[in-house]
Amino acid sequence: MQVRQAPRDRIVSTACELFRQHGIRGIGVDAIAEAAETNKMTLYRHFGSKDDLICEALRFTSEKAAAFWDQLEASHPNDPMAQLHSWVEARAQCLADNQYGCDLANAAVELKEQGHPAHAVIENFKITQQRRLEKLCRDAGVSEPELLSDTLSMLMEGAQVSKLATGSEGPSMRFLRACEAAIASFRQPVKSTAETVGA
Amino acid sequence: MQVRQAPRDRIVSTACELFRQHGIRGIGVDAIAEAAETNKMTLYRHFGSKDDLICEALRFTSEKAAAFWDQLEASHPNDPMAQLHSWVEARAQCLADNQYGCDLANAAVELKEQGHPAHAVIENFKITQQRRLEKLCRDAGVSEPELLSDTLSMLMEGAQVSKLATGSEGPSMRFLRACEAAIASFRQPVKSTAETVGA
DNA sequence: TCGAATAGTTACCGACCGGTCACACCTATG
DNA sequence: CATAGGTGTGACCGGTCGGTAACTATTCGA
Repeated sequence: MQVRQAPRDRIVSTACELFRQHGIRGIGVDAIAEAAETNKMTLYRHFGSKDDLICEALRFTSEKAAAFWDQLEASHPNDPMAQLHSWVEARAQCLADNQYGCDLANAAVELKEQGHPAHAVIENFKITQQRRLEKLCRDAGVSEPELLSDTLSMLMEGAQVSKLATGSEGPSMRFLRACEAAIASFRQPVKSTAETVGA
Repeated sequence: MQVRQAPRDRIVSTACELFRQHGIRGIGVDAIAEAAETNKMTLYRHFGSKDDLICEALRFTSEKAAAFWDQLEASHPNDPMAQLHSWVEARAQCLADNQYGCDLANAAVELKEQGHPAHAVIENFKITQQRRLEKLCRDAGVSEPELLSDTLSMLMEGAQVSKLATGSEGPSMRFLRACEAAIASFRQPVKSTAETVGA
């Protein structure tokens, strides 16, 4: 007999799910509470407002992403280039599995009101991801780590919204190949003749 | 003395602007009508519903984009590679000017309800853009036109949402360089020794 | 066993949403 | 001058939104 999660946890994970499916503005607190098998009053006892809940849900999602990075590093210890390829594959898999894109990025698109507390959560999450990716590129010894990591970041974000806009037959179909081509074009000559190629 | 635009045109262009600023779900028909210096009744006489207006606004935006392509071709006639570079520069400029990203892509993120009439407009627009870009890549004689055009598409979409999520100091900062690097890596050896490079 | 904290229930609030009504207005054309 | 079609006005509809009040039921540790 499994112990039921606490109401607060049920609310957060349910909110994540419903925000993803319907958009943040597309679902009401009442529906979230009901889907979490609780009620609006309990929801408001744990979260002062819907905006609070939004932030908490985004934080919850971003924590799951942090775990993914630890797992990535553990899978190929001391081999950053292998980790980089593994990152690309994982993102491609995530792209294939998930039809809603990145919750954090979607929230950034949806919440236009500047000063919204969620923006800090989103920015913090995205910057963390970018920094870890850049470190990976740097450790992998590619020629222009910042440029490659930004390229991969943009390809990833672009693949997600592209899939939303034009479906899985659009540009996102070639996400993996595009990433691999980008990595290849920045790869340093391995160990022979340590001459750098200009232009 | 300039003649005032017809109410219908005022409504469409105002709706475009307000949808961009506040999001489609973030603005009401009443506010749109008022900002267009007319009223809700007139709005509903021209557009049967808010969804109709959304579609019309998106169509309006996408028509302006079509004009951009014609202008692009005229600026460098019979020089597809120059047009391609010009496309990148124009997108980079647009990225710098516009803080709201692509209206069509944002609408795709925001409108999750499948079957929404706007999805057809969005898909049609995005596919048209992708086809024109692909043709440009093909005419420019790069080695893998589909892969390059999809790469550029993803970089563009990714740059827009990336700017929304992490501001102009994020990955979008290197959008232009990333595009140029991608183009360079697919460029064919110009005219000497017409041998194709494998691998 | 008692008491305090947490959770559930119902009803309610004011605001706003998309959408419609009846009616007055204006202007252009016959 | 008359008439007709597009426009403006304000009130109104049912529904939903985020958020709260008052009260009851449950749980659980001291």
